[in-house]
Amino acid sequence: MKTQEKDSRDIVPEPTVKRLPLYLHFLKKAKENGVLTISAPIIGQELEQDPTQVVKDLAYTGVKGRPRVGYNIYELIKGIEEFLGFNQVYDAFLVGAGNLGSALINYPEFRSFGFKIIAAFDISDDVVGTQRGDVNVLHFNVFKELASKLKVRIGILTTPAKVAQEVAEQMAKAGIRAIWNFTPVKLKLPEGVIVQNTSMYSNVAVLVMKLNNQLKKNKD
Amino acid sequence: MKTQEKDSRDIVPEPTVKRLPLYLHFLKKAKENGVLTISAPIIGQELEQDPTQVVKDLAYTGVKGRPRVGYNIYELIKGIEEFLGFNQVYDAFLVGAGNLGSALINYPEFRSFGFKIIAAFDISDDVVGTQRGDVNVLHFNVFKELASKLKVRIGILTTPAKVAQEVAEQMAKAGIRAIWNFTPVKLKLPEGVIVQNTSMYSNVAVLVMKLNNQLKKNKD
DNA sequence: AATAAATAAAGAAAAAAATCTTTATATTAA
DNA sequence: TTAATATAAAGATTTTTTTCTTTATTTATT
Ligand SMILES: NC(=O)c1ccc[n+]([C@@H]2O[C@H](COP(=O)([O-])OP(=O)(O)OC[C@H]3O[C@@H](n4cnc5c(N)ncnc54)[C@H](O)[C@@H]3O)[C@@H](O)[C@H]2O)c1
Ligand SMILES: NC(=O)c1ccc[n+]([C@@H]2O[C@H](COP(=O)([O-])OP(=O)(O)OC[C@H]3O[C@@H](n4cnc5c(N)ncnc54)[C@H](O)[C@@H]3O)[C@@H](O)[C@H]2O)c1
Repeated sequence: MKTQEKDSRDIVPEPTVKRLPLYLHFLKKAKENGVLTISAPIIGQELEQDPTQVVKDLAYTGVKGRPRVGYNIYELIKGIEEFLGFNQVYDAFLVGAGNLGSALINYPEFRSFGFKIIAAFDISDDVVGTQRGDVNVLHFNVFKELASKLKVRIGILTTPAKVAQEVAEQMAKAGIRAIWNFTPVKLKLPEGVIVQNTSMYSNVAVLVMKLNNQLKKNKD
Repeated sequence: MKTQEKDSRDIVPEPTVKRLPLYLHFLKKAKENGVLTISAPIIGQELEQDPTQVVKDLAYTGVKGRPRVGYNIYELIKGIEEFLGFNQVYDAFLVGAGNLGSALINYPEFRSFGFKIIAAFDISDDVVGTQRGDVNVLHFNVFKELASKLKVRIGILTTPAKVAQEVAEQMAKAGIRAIWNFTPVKLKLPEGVIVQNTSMYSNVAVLVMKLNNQLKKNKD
């Protein structure tokens, strides 16, 4: 990978950004159970993370904890949410309202994580014009018009792999600045368009490999 | 994280295991287009990876390339598949045939990645007894019996978060050795049960944070 | 046949991340 | 009030991962 350019605002380690939502989910659950303060060692124990790692991660949010007591759980939740930008909610468009796309549309929790799917797009007559919950499936040929009118910046890509590159380019042209890509295609887009890949294959590979290793180990 | 125990067979870096399926997908596409040999620099260019990283990753599979020529694409695909264990196909059970579960059941590509969903389980009368493609949705109370009879080792968990821990424990008791967990819950299971989390929240966090940083940057 | 060029392979260095250690501080309990 | 203790915070060390450098090999070219 090329050496990525650094920015004073961009010095948060990606592993930290990935762990923070896990803490957040756990903290919300704990809060529901009436917990008022919580310490890093407890969080670490529950989530199988090194306690100093937890402290370091939480330090990025600017929230202060107190020795012997821990963090105020309310402050901590608020702090993580603000740090990750989950307090504002971006509008998002989804393209490819098939199996996976429909599952994502019907998942309201994303709202707590910074965005909300407000419309879906497809080209198949079977799905254009239908609804998923309260989200309409529109024809992709109105994507550009609507995206610029509504200033939508986040796009979710769940089309078949074959058309992914082409569709992604259209999305970028329509003003989409960040694409959450569920297809296995490595998208090539103009500089400045953020692509976040969720590769299930990679996860599968780790799982299958670990299972193979374990079964092999148990044999001898 | 605790210092993980090392095993002579387990020294493949996880980043490598995660990259190999990406190479694999790209190579299969290239093969379809008639490519016979391919070099690491080309793969690296296409997938935005450092070429020496590609060479190192591919070296783990044992496949040999030739200077000035590259790798035989057929050997390479076969080598990666064998290395990752994708040539054999595990049977898998899915629990929670809701939005996400249904999408996964209907995704035949997993077969090329080492496993096949042969049945789904749920507790809701709305879905028990229905079909997803050629996969039946059965009641979860027959999970244990079927899992041990068919010696199923892989379970996919797509239930609501609230019941995830409980369901996962049942799965482990039924002989499941590896759980692919899509819920945001950190599962606590007996030693030896492999858990692979696919946390969409983590991906969302990275995306939203990058977008925020970029929009902020462009403002000044 | 000799030479040049591309690239795999191996090793070294650098960067990033995780873990360990120390210190300071706030709280509880004696 | 004092001492003990838990823990946040900061710093150092280690480990892991990536990137850079060198070497050797193979093929194409002259
Ligand atoms: N289903 C899964 O569990 C799963 C898992 C991992 C990855 N994926 C990936 O996600 C993507 C979608 O998978 P799926 O199973 O939902 O497929 P799907 O076929 O069910 O859905 C794809 C949808 O995209 C639409 N589409 C096709 N061409 C289009 C275009 N040019 N513009 C707009 N829409 C278009 C189709 O009409 C269809 O509705 C695939 O790339 C797949 O590799 C899916
Ligand atoms: N839908 C998404 O896009 C999405 C995205 C990220 C994460 N997730 C996670 O995946 C999980 C499933 O999400 P979903 O949207 O498919 O939910 P869903 O409600 O559509 O599906 C859950 C299914 O599990 C079944 N179920 C409930 N209790 C059960 C039990 N004890 N045993 C067996 N089955 C049981 C329900 O009947 C239902 O069919 C959730 O944990 C969610 O957080 C979903």
